[in-house]
Amino acid sequence: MGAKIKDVAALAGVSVATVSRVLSNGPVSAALRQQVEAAVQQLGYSPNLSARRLRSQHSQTVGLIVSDIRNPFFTAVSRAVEDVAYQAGMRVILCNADENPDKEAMYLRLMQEERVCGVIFSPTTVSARRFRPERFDFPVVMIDRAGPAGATDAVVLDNRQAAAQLTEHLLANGYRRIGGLFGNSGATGAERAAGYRDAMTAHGQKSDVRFVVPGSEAADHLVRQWLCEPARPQALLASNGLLLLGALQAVRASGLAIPDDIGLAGFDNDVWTGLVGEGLTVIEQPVYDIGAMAMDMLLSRLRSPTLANRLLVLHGTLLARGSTRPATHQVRIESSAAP
Amino acid sequence: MGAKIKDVAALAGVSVATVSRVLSNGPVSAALRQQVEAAVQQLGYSPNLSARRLRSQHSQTVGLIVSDIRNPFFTAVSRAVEDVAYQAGMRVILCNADENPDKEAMYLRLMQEERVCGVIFSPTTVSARRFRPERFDFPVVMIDRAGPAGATDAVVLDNRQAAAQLTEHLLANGYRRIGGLFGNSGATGAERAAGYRDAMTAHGQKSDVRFVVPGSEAADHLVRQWLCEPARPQALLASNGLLLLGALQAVRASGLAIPDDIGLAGFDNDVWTGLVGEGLTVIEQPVYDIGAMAMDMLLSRLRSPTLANRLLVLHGTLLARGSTRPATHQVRIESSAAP
DNA sequence: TTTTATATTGAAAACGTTTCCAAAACCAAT
DNA sequence: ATTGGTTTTGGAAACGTTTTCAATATAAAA
Repeated sequence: MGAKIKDVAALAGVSVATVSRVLSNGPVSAALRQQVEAAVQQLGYSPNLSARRLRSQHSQTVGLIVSDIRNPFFTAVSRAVEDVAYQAGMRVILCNADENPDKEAMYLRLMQEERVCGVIFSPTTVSARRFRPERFDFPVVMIDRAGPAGATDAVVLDNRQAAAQLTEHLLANGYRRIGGLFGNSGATGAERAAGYRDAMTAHGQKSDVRFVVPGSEAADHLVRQWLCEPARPQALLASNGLLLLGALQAVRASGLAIPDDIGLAGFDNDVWTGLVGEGLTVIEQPVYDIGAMAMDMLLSRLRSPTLANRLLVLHGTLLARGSTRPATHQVRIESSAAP
Repeated sequence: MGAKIKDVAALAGVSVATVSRVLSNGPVSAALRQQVEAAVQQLGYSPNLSARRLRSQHSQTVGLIVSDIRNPFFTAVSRAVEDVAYQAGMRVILCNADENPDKEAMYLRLMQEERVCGVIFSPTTVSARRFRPERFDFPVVMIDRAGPAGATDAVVLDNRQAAAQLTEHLLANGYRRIGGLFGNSGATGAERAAGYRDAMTAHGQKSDVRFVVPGSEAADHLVRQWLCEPARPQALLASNGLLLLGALQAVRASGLAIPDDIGLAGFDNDVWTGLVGEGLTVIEQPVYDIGAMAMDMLLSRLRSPTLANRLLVLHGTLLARGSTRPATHQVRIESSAAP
C-alpha cells in the first residue's frame, strides 16, 4: 500500500526514472518493463495523483458545475459530459451549485485551485453577468445559459423560439388566457419568457409572466394561489421540468381537469411527463447532445486556445400530447372565460 | 494568475512560511496577516491543491461511487452526502459506475490514486462479493447493498422485510398471481426477491421471480412479453423506480387497466409515482437519510479507525395508493384468473 | 534590570512524482 | 577496430506547498 515509486525502483533494480517511464508508456526495453511491472504488482503500488499533477502541471480533469442535480436535464447532461470526457482520457469533477451564486463562485474558485484544464458551467443570471473569463486560467463552456455575449464558448437551446412555438401551440388549441411560469435564477427563464411574450403579443393576447424559484415546491405554491385568482389562466406554460411538476401538482390539487378546464405545457421531456393522464405537452431538449457537444467544444478549445468564441444553438422539438388537446375547446374554455 | 506562494511572500515582504500560515489560519500577527492578505488579493493568488495535498498528505476528499446516476434514488443520496461532507469541510468526487463491475474497479483504483480519505460505494453483486477492504488505504461505507458480511461499514434498507410487506399488501388487496421483477446486478434485487418469496409462500402462493438489467427499457421489454403469457400476472412488483417505470410503460402499452386488470407496486417514491393515474403504491426509502447517515458513518470511522464495523439498517414505509386498490377485486381478478 | 517563558517568524527539508540532461549501451556502417 | 548515430538508462533538479526546527522578538516575572 504505502509503496512509493522509489520502492518499486529498488525492488525492480532500476532507477525511478525508468519506473516512471514504464508507468507512462515511455521508451523502456521489454526486459526492464517486465521487471518493473512485476515489482508494481508485488508491492501493490499505486501512483500518487497529487504528486503526478504537481510535477506534470497537467490535471487531466475538467469541472462541471450544474445548477441543480435533481433536475433530470442536468443528470442527462452530466452523463454525456462524462462519456465524452472519459473517452478523451479526462476525469470530471461534478459540482452542484444549487442555483446559488455564492456556491457557484466557490466552486469556480475550487476549480482554479484544482488546476482543472477546463470547466463546463450553467450559471445563474447573476454569475453569468458578472463572469470574467480573464480571471480564470481555464477555458469555460457555458451550457443552458450563456454568459455575456461572446465572452466564452457556449451551447444553448434556442429558448426564445421554442417558448414561442409552445405558446403558439397553446393558442392554436384554443387557449387564450395563458399564464407563463418561469425560473427566476437563470437566463433561460428570461429568454423563454421573452419567447412566450412574442407569441402572445403577436396574437393580441395579454401576457402574464411570473418568475419563481426554480423548484417544484415553489411552483406548486405559486400556482395554487394563481388558480384562485378571479381570472384564472386557461392554460399554463412552465419553463422547465421541475416547474412543470409543481404546476401539475397544484392543478391536481385544485380539482381542475386537464386539458378541458386548463391546459398545461412546459419544457423538458422528463420521463413522467409522458405518463400522467394523456401525457403532458413539452418541448424536448436534446439533452444528451447538449452535454456531449459542450464537452467536445471544450476539448476543441483546449486544442486551439486562440480560436474565436463559438455559440452553438440547438433546437428543441415540440411533443404535442394530451394536456393541450381539449375535447371541445372553444366551448368549454370560452364559457369559463366569460362567466 | 500564475502567482505562487513565493511571489506572495516576496510582495508582502515575509517568508513563504508566514504566507502559508496566513492561508491556514495559523499563528500570525495581525499586521503581517494584513500585508499578506493584501498581496494575495493583488496577485490574484490561488493555492495549488495538488501541492498542498502532496505535502500535507491529506486530501480532504471522499469518493462516492453510485451505480446509476439516472436513478433518482442516487441523486438524492448524493445530495445528502455532499451536504454533510461540505459541512465537515470535505469535497466529494462523484463517480457513476453504470452497474458495471469493471467501471467500479476502475473507480476504486482511481480513488486510491487520488488518496481520498474514504469512499461511499453502492456495489454490484460481483464487486460486493470480491471486495477486499484490505486492498485499499481508505475506509469504505457500503450503501444500498452491503458487501461481505461485516467487511465494511454499511447502511442499507431492510429490503427483505420491505418487499415482504409490499407483497402482503398486494395479497391483502386480493391479488394472487403476483409477478416479481428485480434488478439482476445488485444484492438489493436478490434481497427483495427473497422478501417477496417469503410472503408468497407464507400465503401458499407460487412465486414468479424474474431478474432483469436494472433500467426501464429492459423492464419494459420483459414485462411486455410477460403480459402475453397464458397465465399473465394479476399484479406486478418492481424492485426499484426504474423497473417500476418500465413495468408501467409495458402495462400501458398492453391496454390493461390499473388497478382492476392488473395491480402495480414497487420501490422508491420517485416524483412521478404519485402522479400517474390514482398513484402507484410504493415503498418509500428514506433516501436523504441514507446518504447523510452514510457520510456520518464515514466521518466517524475516520475519527476512530479501529471501531468494529457497523451495519445500519433503515426501514421503508409503505405508501398505499391507487395502483393496488381494485374497485371490485375479488370479482374482476378471479374472473380473469379463471377463464 | 535580568531572567524566564511565550508568541512570531524564517530557513530549509520534506511530500512523490516527472522530466531534463548527460552517460551508457547498443547497432550499423565505415 | 573505430566511428557515428540511435536508443535506453540513471542522477538530480524541478513542481508548489506544509511543516519542523531553531532563532528571534515580545511579554511576564523576578
